[in-house]
Amino acid sequence: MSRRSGILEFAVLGLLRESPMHGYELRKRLNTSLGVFRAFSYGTLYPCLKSLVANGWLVEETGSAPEDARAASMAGRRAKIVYRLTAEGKEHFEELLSHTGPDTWEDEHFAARFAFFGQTSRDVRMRVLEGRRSRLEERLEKMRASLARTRERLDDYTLELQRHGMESVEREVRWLNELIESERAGRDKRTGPDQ
Amino acid sequence: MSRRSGILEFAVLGLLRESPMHGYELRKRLNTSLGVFRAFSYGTLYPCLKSLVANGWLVEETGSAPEDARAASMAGRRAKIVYRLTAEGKEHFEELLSHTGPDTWEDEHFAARFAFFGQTSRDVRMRVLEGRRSRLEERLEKMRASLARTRERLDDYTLELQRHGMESVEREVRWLNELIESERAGRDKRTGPDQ
DNA sequence: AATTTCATGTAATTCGTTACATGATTCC
DNA sequence: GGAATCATGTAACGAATTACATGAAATT
Repeated sequence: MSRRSGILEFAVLGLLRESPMHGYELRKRLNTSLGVFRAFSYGTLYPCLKSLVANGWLVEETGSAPEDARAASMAGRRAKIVYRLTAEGKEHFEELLSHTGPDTWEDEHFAARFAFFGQTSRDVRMRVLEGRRSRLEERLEKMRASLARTRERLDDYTLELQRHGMESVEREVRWLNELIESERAGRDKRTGPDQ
Repeated sequence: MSRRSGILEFAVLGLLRESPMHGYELRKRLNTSLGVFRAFSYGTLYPCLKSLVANGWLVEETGSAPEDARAASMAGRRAKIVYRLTAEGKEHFEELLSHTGPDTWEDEHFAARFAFFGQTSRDVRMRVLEGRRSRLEERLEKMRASLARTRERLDDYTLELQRHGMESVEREVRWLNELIESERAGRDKRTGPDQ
Protein backbone atom coordinates (compact mmCIF):
# COMPACT_ATOMS: atom_id res chain seq x y z
CA MET A 1 0.00 0.00 0.00
CA SER A 2 3.14 2.16 0.05
CA ARG A 3 3.51 5.67 1.39
CA ARG A 4 0.71 8.03 2.30
CA SER A 5 1.57 11.38 3.74
CA GLY A 6 -1.52 12.70 5.43
CA ILE A 7 -0.98 16.17 4.07
CA LEU A 8 -0.22 15.14 0.54
CA GLU A 9 -3.19 12.81 0.42
CA PHE A 10 -5.44 15.54 1.72
CA ALA A 11 -4.13 18.11 -0.73
CA VAL A 12 -4.36 15.77 -3.71
CA LEU A 13 -7.96 14.87 -2.95
CA GLY A 14 -8.79 18.52 -2.44
CA LEU A 15 -7.24 19.60 -5.71
CA LEU A 16 -8.84 16.77 -7.66
CA ARG A 17 -12.21 17.73 -6.23
CA GLU A 18 -12.06 20.86 -8.34
CA SER A 19 -11.07 19.07 -11.53
CA PRO A 20 -9.28 15.92 -12.76
CA MET A 21 -5.57 16.29 -13.36
CA HIS A 22 -2.47 14.26 -14.10
CA GLY A 23 0.46 13.94 -11.73
CA TYR A 24 2.77 16.50 -13.24
CA GLU A 25 0.14 19.22 -13.23
CA LEU A 26 -0.94 18.26 -9.71
CA ARG A 27 2.58 18.77 -8.46
CA LYS A 28 2.84 22.24 -9.91
CA ARG A 29 -0.43 23.28 -8.30
CA LEU A 30 0.73 21.96 -4.94
CA ASN A 31 3.69 24.34 -5.07
CA THR A 32 2.14 27.38 -6.69
CA SER A 33 -1.61 27.70 -6.49
CA LEU A 34 -1.71 26.38 -2.99
CA GLY A 35 1.52 28.18 -2.29
CA VAL A 36 1.81 26.72 1.12
CA PHE A 37 3.17 23.29 0.58
CA ARG A 38 6.78 22.46 0.18
CA ALA A 39 7.69 20.93 -3.16
CA PHE A 40 6.73 17.30 -2.90
CA SER A 41 8.89 15.27 -5.26
CA TYR A 42 7.66 12.84 -7.88
CA GLY A 43 9.11 10.04 -5.82
CA THR A 44 6.51 10.96 -3.22
CA LEU A 45 3.64 12.02 -5.42
CA TYR A 46 3.35 9.13 -7.85
CA PRO A 47 3.40 6.31 -5.29
CA CYS A 48 0.85 8.30 -3.29
CA LEU A 49 -1.45 8.52 -6.31
CA LYS A 50 -1.17 4.77 -6.87
CA SER A 51 -2.07 4.18 -3.26
CA LEU A 52 -5.11 6.45 -3.50
CA VAL A 53 -6.24 4.50 -6.56
CA ALA A 54 -5.77 1.25 -4.63
CA ASN A 55 -8.08 2.69 -1.97
CA GLY A 56 -10.72 3.40 -4.56
CA TRP A 57 -10.61 7.13 -3.99
CA LEU A 58 -9.23 7.90 -7.42
CA VAL A 59 -9.52 6.34 -10.86
CA GLU A 60 -6.95 6.55 -13.60
CA GLU A 61 -8.02 7.68 -17.01
CA THR A 62 -5.45 6.93 -19.66
CA GLY A 63 -6.08 9.54 -22.32
CA SER A 64 -9.47 10.98 -23.17
CA ALA A 65 -9.73 9.53 -26.68
CA PRO A 66 -9.79 5.73 -27.12
CA GLU A 67 -6.99 6.11 -29.69
CA ASP A 68 -4.60 7.20 -27.02
CA ALA A 69 -5.03 4.07 -24.98
CA ARG A 70 -4.72 1.90 -28.05
CA ALA A 71 -1.61 3.67 -29.26
CA ALA A 72 -0.12 3.46 -25.80
CA SER A 73 -0.61 -0.26 -25.44
CA MET A 74 0.57 -0.89 -29.00
CA ALA A 75 3.82 0.98 -28.90
CA GLY A 76 4.43 0.39 -25.22
CA ARG A 77 4.58 4.12 -24.69
CA ARG A 78 3.07 5.72 -21.66
CA ALA A 79 0.17 8.09 -22.06
CA LYS A 80 -0.76 10.87 -19.69
CA ILE A 81 -2.64 9.49 -16.73
CA VAL A 82 -5.46 11.70 -15.61
CA TYR A 83 -6.74 11.12 -12.09
CA ARG A 84 -10.39 11.64 -11.26
CA LEU A 85 -11.94 11.63 -7.82
CA THR A 86 -14.49 8.85 -7.25
CA ALA A 87 -17.65 9.15 -5.19
CA GLU A 88 -15.87 7.30 -2.37
CA GLY A 89 -12.96 9.69 -2.70
CA LYS A 90 -15.29 12.65 -2.41
CA GLU A 91 -16.86 11.15 0.66
CA HIS A 92 -13.47 10.45 2.20
CA PHE A 93 -12.36 14.02 1.59
CA GLU A 94 -15.50 15.38 3.27
CA GLU A 95 -14.66 13.23 6.27
CA LEU A 96 -11.11 14.53 6.39
CA LEU A 97 -12.44 18.08 6.08
CA SER A 98 -14.86 17.82 8.99
CA HIS A 99 -12.54 15.87 11.27
CA THR A 100 -10.27 17.80 13.60
CA GLY A 101 -7.61 16.21 15.80
CA PRO A 102 -4.39 17.25 17.54
CA ASP A 103 -2.50 17.14 14.23
CA THR A 104 -4.84 19.71 12.72
CA TRP A 105 -3.19 22.61 14.51
CA GLU A 106 0.33 21.73 13.45
CA ASP A 107 2.08 24.16 11.07
CA GLU A 108 1.77 22.24 7.84
CA HIS A 109 -1.53 20.56 8.57
CA PHE A 110 -3.03 23.91 9.40
CA ALA A 111 -1.85 25.47 6.16
CA ALA A 112 -3.32 22.57 4.21
CA ARG A 113 -6.63 22.92 6.04
CA PHE A 114 -6.73 26.63 5.45
CA ALA A 115 -6.08 26.18 1.74
CA PHE A 116 -9.39 24.30 1.47
CA PHE A 117 -11.45 26.52 3.73
CA GLY A 118 -13.58 27.42 0.75
CA GLN A 119 -14.97 23.88 0.82
CA THR A 120 -15.61 23.82 4.58
CA SER A 121 -18.53 24.75 6.80
CA ARG A 122 -18.16 27.74 9.07
CA ASP A 123 -18.12 25.80 12.34
CA VAL A 124 -15.27 23.64 11.09
CA ARG A 125 -13.40 26.77 10.06
CA MET A 126 -13.91 28.18 13.55
CA ARG A 127 -12.69 24.96 15.18
CA VAL A 128 -9.56 24.97 13.04
CA LEU A 129 -8.78 28.65 13.55
CA GLU A 130 -9.39 28.62 17.30
CA GLY A 131 -7.46 25.39 17.75
CA ARG A 132 -4.54 26.84 15.88
CA ARG A 133 -4.66 29.99 17.98
CA SER A 134 -4.62 28.17 21.29
CA ARG A 135 -1.76 25.98 20.14
CA LEU A 136 0.22 29.09 19.22
CA GLU A 137 -0.61 30.67 22.56
CA GLU A 138 0.74 27.61 24.34
CA ARG A 139 3.88 27.89 22.28
CA LEU A 140 4.21 31.55 23.24
CA GLU A 141 3.82 30.67 26.91
CA LYS A 142 6.68 28.19 26.70
CA MET A 143 8.88 30.64 24.86
CA ARG A 144 8.22 33.36 27.41
CA ALA A 145 8.88 31.00 30.32
CA SER A 146 12.09 29.71 28.81
CA LEU A 147 13.23 33.24 28.00
CA ALA A 148 12.57 34.38 31.57
CA ARG A 149 14.64 31.48 32.91
CA THR A 150 17.64 31.86 30.64
CA ARG A 151 17.75 35.50 29.60
CA GLU A 152 20.99 36.41 31.43
CA ARG A 153 22.94 33.45 30.11
CA LEU A 154 22.27 34.19 26.45
CA ASP A 155 24.31 36.31 24.11
CA ASP A 156 22.70 39.10 22.10
CA TYR A 157 22.35 37.12 18.89
CA THR A 158 20.54 34.23 20.53
CA LEU A 159 18.34 36.72 22.31
CA GLU A 160 17.57 38.52 19.07
CA LEU A 161 16.70 35.22 17.40
CA GLN A 162 14.26 34.35 20.17
CA ARG A 163 12.76 37.83 20.14
CA HIS A 164 12.19 37.61 16.40
CA GLY A 165 10.72 34.12 16.74
CA MET A 166 8.26 35.23 19.38
CA GLU A 167 7.27 38.26 17.39
CA SER A 168 6.46 36.05 14.41
CA VAL A 169 4.22 33.86 16.51
CA GLU A 170 2.54 36.90 18.03
CA ARG A 171 1.85 38.23 14.56
CA GLU A 172 0.22 34.98 13.52
CA VAL A 173 -1.99 35.10 16.59
CA ARG A 174 -3.14 38.61 15.64
CA TRP A 175 -3.81 37.38 12.10
CA LEU A 176 -5.91 34.53 13.48
CA ASN A 177 -7.80 36.94 15.69
CA GLU A 178 -8.78 38.98 12.67
CA LEU A 179 -9.87 35.90 10.76
CA ILE A 180 -11.90 34.60 13.68
CA GLU A 181 -13.49 37.99 14.13
CA SER A 182 -14.30 38.06 10.46
CA GLU A 183 -15.90 34.62 10.58
CA ARG A 184 -17.89 35.57 13.64
CA ALA A 185 -19.15 38.75 12.06
CA GLY A 186 -20.43 36.61 9.23
CA ARG A 187 -18.48 38.57 6.70
CA ASP A 188 -17.97 35.38 4.78
CA LYS A 189 -14.89 35.33 2.63
CA ARG A 190 -16.59 33.27 -0.03
CA THR A 191 -16.83 34.56 -3.55
CA GLY A 192 -20.48 35.35 -3.52
CA PRO A 193 -22.73 36.12 -0.53
CA ASP A 194 -25.83 34.61 -2.13
CA GLN A 195 -26.79 31.80 -4.49
CA MET B 1 28.70 5.19 11.29
CA SER B 2 24.95 5.67 11.87
CA ARG B 3 22.95 8.84 11.44
CA ARG B 4 24.30 12.33 11.38
CA SER B 5 21.96 15.23 10.84
CA GLY B 6 24.03 18.20 9.72
CA ILE B 7 22.08 20.60 11.88
CA LEU B 8 22.06 18.47 14.98
CA GLU B 9 25.76 17.77 14.69
CA PHE B 10 26.48 21.45 14.26
CA ALA B 11 24.30 22.47 17.19
CA VAL B 12 25.76 19.82 19.49
CA LEU B 13 29.32 20.85 18.74
CA GLY B 14 28.39 24.50 19.22
CA LEU B 15 26.72 23.91 22.56
CA LEU B 16 29.54 21.71 23.84
CA ARG B 17 32.03 24.41 22.89
CA GLU B 18 30.61 26.50 25.68
CA SER B 19 30.75 23.74 28.26
CA PRO B 20 30.64 19.93 28.56
CA MET B 21 27.22 18.42 29.02
CA HIS B 22 25.40 15.11 29.05
CA GLY B 23 22.79 14.09 26.50
CA TYR B 24 19.67 14.88 28.43
CA GLU B 25 20.79 18.39 29.26
CA LEU B 26 21.95 18.93 25.70
CA ARG B 27 18.53 18.08 24.42
CA LYS B 28 16.80 20.58 26.66
CA ARG B 29 19.14 23.34 25.57
CA LEU B 30 18.49 22.52 21.93
CA ASN B 31 14.80 23.15 22.48
CA THR B 32 14.87 26.06 24.88
CA SER B 33 18.05 28.11 25.01
CA LEU B 34 18.54 27.89 21.30
CA GLY B 35 14.82 28.16 20.89
CA VAL B 36 15.03 27.62 17.22
CA PHE B 37 15.35 23.92 16.81
CA ARG B 38 12.53 21.50 16.82
CA ALA B 39 12.63 18.92 19.58
CA PHE B 40 15.12 16.32 18.44
CA SER B 41 14.26 13.01 20.07
CA TYR B 42 16.65 10.84 22.07
CA GLY B 43 16.50 8.30 19.31
CA THR B 44 18.22 10.91 17.17
CA LEU B 45 20.43 12.57 19.74
CA TYR B 46 22.17 9.62 21.39
CA PRO B 47 23.20 7.84 18.20
CA CYS B 48 24.46 11.19 16.92
CA LEU B 49 26.60 11.65 20.04
CA LYS B 50 28.07 8.17 19.62
CA SER B 51 28.91 8.97 16.03
CA LEU B 52 30.61 12.22 17.02
CA VAL B 53 32.68 10.30 19.55
CA ALA B 54 33.62 7.78 16.86
CA ASN B 55 34.84 10.72 14.77
CA GLY B 56 37.05 11.87 17.59
CA TRP B 57 35.22 15.17 17.97
CA LEU B 58 33.87 14.36 21.42
CA VAL B 59 35.04 12.29 24.37
CA GLU B 60 32.82 10.63 26.93
CA GLU B 61 33.50 11.25 30.58
CA THR B 62 31.71 8.80 32.81
CA GLY B 63 31.25 10.71 36.06
CA SER B 64 33.70 13.25 37.42
CA ALA B 65 34.79 11.26 40.48
CA PRO B 66 36.55 7.88 40.00
CA GLU B 67 34.05 6.33 42.43
CA ASP B 68 31.26 6.85 39.97
CA ALA B 69 32.92 4.86 37.26
CA ARG B 70 33.80 2.09 39.69
CA ALA B 71 30.30 1.92 41.09
CA ALA B 72 28.88 1.93 37.62
CA SER B 73 30.96 -0.98 36.43
CA MET B 74 30.41 -2.92 39.67
CA ALA B 75 26.66 -2.71 39.89
CA GLY B 76 26.13 -2.62 36.13
CA ARG B 77 24.31 0.68 36.50
CA ARG B 78 24.78 3.42 34.02
CA ALA B 79 26.32 6.68 35.11
CA LYS B 80 25.73 10.04 33.54
CA ILE B 81 27.87 10.44 30.45
CA VAL B 82 29.32 13.89 30.06
CA TYR B 83 30.49 14.83 26.59
CA ARG B 84 33.45 17.12 26.12
CA LEU B 85 34.64 18.68 22.87
CA THR B 86 38.12 17.58 21.79
CA ALA B 87 40.67 19.78 20.03
CA GLU B 88 39.73 18.09 16.75
CA GLY B 89 36.10 18.73 17.50
CA LYS B 90 36.81 22.39 18.10
CA GLU B 91 38.69 22.59 14.84
CA HIS B 92 35.90 20.84 12.99
CA PHE B 93 33.35 23.25 14.41
CA GLU B 94 35.42 26.26 13.31
CA GLU B 95 35.45 24.80 9.83
CA LEU B 96 31.69 24.34 9.83
CA LEU B 97 31.31 27.90 11.11
CA SER B 98 33.40 29.51 8.39
CA HIS B 99 32.07 27.38 5.55
CA THR B 100 29.03 28.64 3.66
CA GLY B 101 27.24 26.65 0.96
CA PRO B 102 23.80 26.55 -0.63
CA ASP B 103 22.37 24.77 2.41
CA THR B 104 23.38 27.61 4.67
CA TRP B 105 20.50 29.82 3.61
CA GLU B 106 17.83 27.21 4.18
CA ASP B 107 15.34 27.89 6.98
CA GLU B 108 16.66 25.53 9.61
CA HIS B 109 20.31 25.77 8.69
CA PHE B 110 20.09 29.52 8.84
CA ALA B 111 18.54 29.50 12.31
CA ALA B 112 21.29 27.19 13.52
CA ARG B 113 23.96 29.43 12.05
CA PHE B 114 22.41 32.50 13.58
CA ALA B 115 22.27 30.86 17.00
CA PHE B 116 26.07 30.67 16.99
CA PHE B 117 26.76 34.08 15.50
CA GLY B 118 28.48 35.03 18.74
CA GLN B 119 31.30 32.64 17.84
CA THR B 120 31.66 33.85 14.25
CA SER B 121 33.70 36.53 12.53
CA ARG B 122 31.90 39.51 11.09
CA ASP B 123 32.50 38.68 7.45
CA VAL B 124 31.01 35.22 7.91
CA ARG B 125 28.01 36.82 9.60
CA MET B 126 27.62 39.13 6.63
CA ARG B 127 27.86 36.25 4.16
CA VAL B 128 25.21 34.31 6.03
CA LEU B 129 22.83 37.26 6.43
CA GLU B 130 23.15 38.47 2.85
CA GLY B 131 22.85 34.96 1.46
CA ARG B 132 19.71 34.42 3.45
CA ARG B 133 18.28 37.69 2.27
CA SER B 134 18.84 36.99 -1.40
CA ARG B 135 17.34 33.53 -1.04
CA LEU B 136 14.24 35.08 0.53
CA GLU B 137 14.07 37.67 -2.22
CA GLU B 138 14.12 34.91 -4.82
CA ARG B 139 11.32 33.22 -2.96
CA LEU B 140 9.33 36.44 -2.97
CA GLU B 141 9.83 36.82 -6.70
CA LYS B 142 8.43 33.36 -7.32
CA MET B 143 5.47 34.00 -5.05
CA ARG B 144 4.68 37.28 -6.78
CA ALA B 145 4.97 35.71 -10.22
CA SER B 146 2.77 32.77 -9.29
CA LEU B 147 0.22 35.08 -7.69
CA ALA B 148 0.09 37.28 -10.80
CA ARG B 149 -0.53 34.21 -12.96
CA THR B 150 -3.26 32.62 -10.87
CA ARG B 151 -4.94 35.43 -8.94
CA GLU B 152 -8.32 35.19 -10.69
CA ARG B 153 -8.67 31.45 -10.28
CA LEU B 154 -8.17 31.46 -6.50
CA ASP B 155 -10.79 31.75 -3.81
CA ASP B 156 -10.50 34.34 -1.06
CA TYR B 157 -9.10 31.97 1.55
CA THR B 158 -6.29 30.74 -0.67
CA LEU B 159 -5.55 34.33 -1.61
CA GLU B 160 -5.46 35.38 2.04
CA LEU B 161 -3.10 32.51 2.84
CA GLN B 162 -0.72 33.56 0.10
CA ARG B 163 -0.92 37.20 1.11
CA HIS B 164 -0.07 36.31 4.70
CA GLY B 165 2.76 34.06 3.56
CA MET B 166 4.30 36.79 1.46
CA GLU B 167 3.96 39.31 4.23
CA SER B 168 5.86 37.01 6.58
CA VAL B 169 8.70 36.66 4.12
CA GLU B 170 8.76 40.42 3.55
CA ARG B 171 8.99 40.95 7.30
CA GLU B 172 11.96 38.63 7.54
CA VAL B 173 13.69 40.54 4.76
CA ARG B 174 13.21 43.79 6.66
CA TRP B 175 14.58 42.12 9.80
CA LEU B 176 17.65 40.97 7.86
CA ASN B 177 18.11 44.46 6.46
CA GLU B 178 18.25 45.86 9.97
CA LEU B 179 20.73 43.22 11.08
CA ILE B 180 22.95 43.77 8.05
CA GLU B 181 22.82 47.51 8.60
CA SER B 182 23.73 46.97 12.21
CA GLU B 183 26.69 44.77 11.30
CA ARG B 184 27.85 47.26 8.74
CA ALA B 185 27.66 50.14 11.19
CA GLY B 186 29.94 48.13 13.43
CA ARG B 187 27.52 48.23 16.29
CA ASP B 188 28.67 44.76 17.25
CA LYS B 189 26.10 42.75 19.11
CA ARG B 190 28.69 40.96 21.17
CA THR B 191 28.54 41.11 24.93
CA GLY B 192 31.54 43.32 25.46
CA PRO B 193 33.15 45.72 23.01
CA ASP B 194 36.61 45.36 24.48
CA GLN B 195 38.78 42.72 26.11
C1' DA C 1 18.54 18.71 -35.10
C1' DA C 2 18.98 19.89 -30.50
C1' DT C 3 17.30 21.47 -26.22
C1' DT C 4 13.93 22.25 -22.98
C1' DT C 5 9.85 21.07 -20.81
C1' DC C 6 6.48 17.62 -20.09
C1' DA C 7 5.54 13.17 -18.01
C1' DT C 8 6.00 8.81 -15.28
C1' DG C 9 8.15 5.92 -12.51
C1' DT C 10 11.70 2.90 -9.13
C1' DA C 11 15.60 1.93 -5.75
C1' DA C 12 18.57 3.44 -2.48
C1' DT C 13 19.33 6.56 0.96
C1' DT C 14 18.57 10.18 4.51
C1' DC C 15 16.63 11.97 8.31
C1' DG C 16 13.99 11.48 12.00
C1' DT C 17 10.21 9.67 15.14
C1' DT C 18 7.66 6.29 18.19
C1' DA C 19 7.46 2.71 21.01
C1' DC C 20 9.88 0.05 23.85
C1' DA C 21 13.19 -1.18 27.65
C1' DT C 22 15.76 0.01 31.70
C1' DG C 23 17.11 2.10 35.72
C1' DA C 24 18.62 6.23 38.99
C1' DT C 25 17.34 10.35 41.57
C1' DT C 26 14.48 13.71 43.61
C1' DC C 27 10.46 15.42 45.62
C1' DC C 28 6.30 14.93 48.31
C1' DG D 1 7.12 4.48 49.42
C1' DG D 2 5.16 6.38 45.15
C1' DA D 3 5.34 9.71 41.48
C1' DA D 4 7.71 12.66 38.63
C1' DT D 5 11.69 13.69 36.37
C1' DC D 6 16.26 12.52 35.15
C1' DA D 7 19.03 9.62 32.15
C1' DT D 8 20.43 6.33 28.42
C1' DG D 9 19.66 3.56 24.91
C1' DT D 10 17.61 0.20 20.73
C1' DA D 11 14.52 -1.61 17.01
C1' DA D 12 10.98 -0.86 14.02
C1' DC D 13 8.91 2.19 11.36
C1' DG D 14 7.68 6.46 8.65
C1' DA D 15 8.02 10.18 5.45
C1' DA D 16 10.26 12.15 2.01
C1' DT D 17 14.29 13.02 -0.96
C1' DT D 18 17.87 12.03 -4.48
C1' DA D 19 19.59 9.78 -8.11
C1' DC D 20 18.49 7.07 -11.64
C1' DA D 21 15.92 5.49 -15.83
C1' DT D 22 12.83 6.30 -19.60
C1' DG D 23 10.62 8.53 -23.13
C1' DA D 24 7.13 12.03 -25.55
C1' DA D 25 6.06 16.82 -27.03
C1' DA D 26 7.05 21.45 -27.90
C1' DT D 27 10.17 25.07 -29.01
C1' DT D 28 14.14 27.25 -31.03
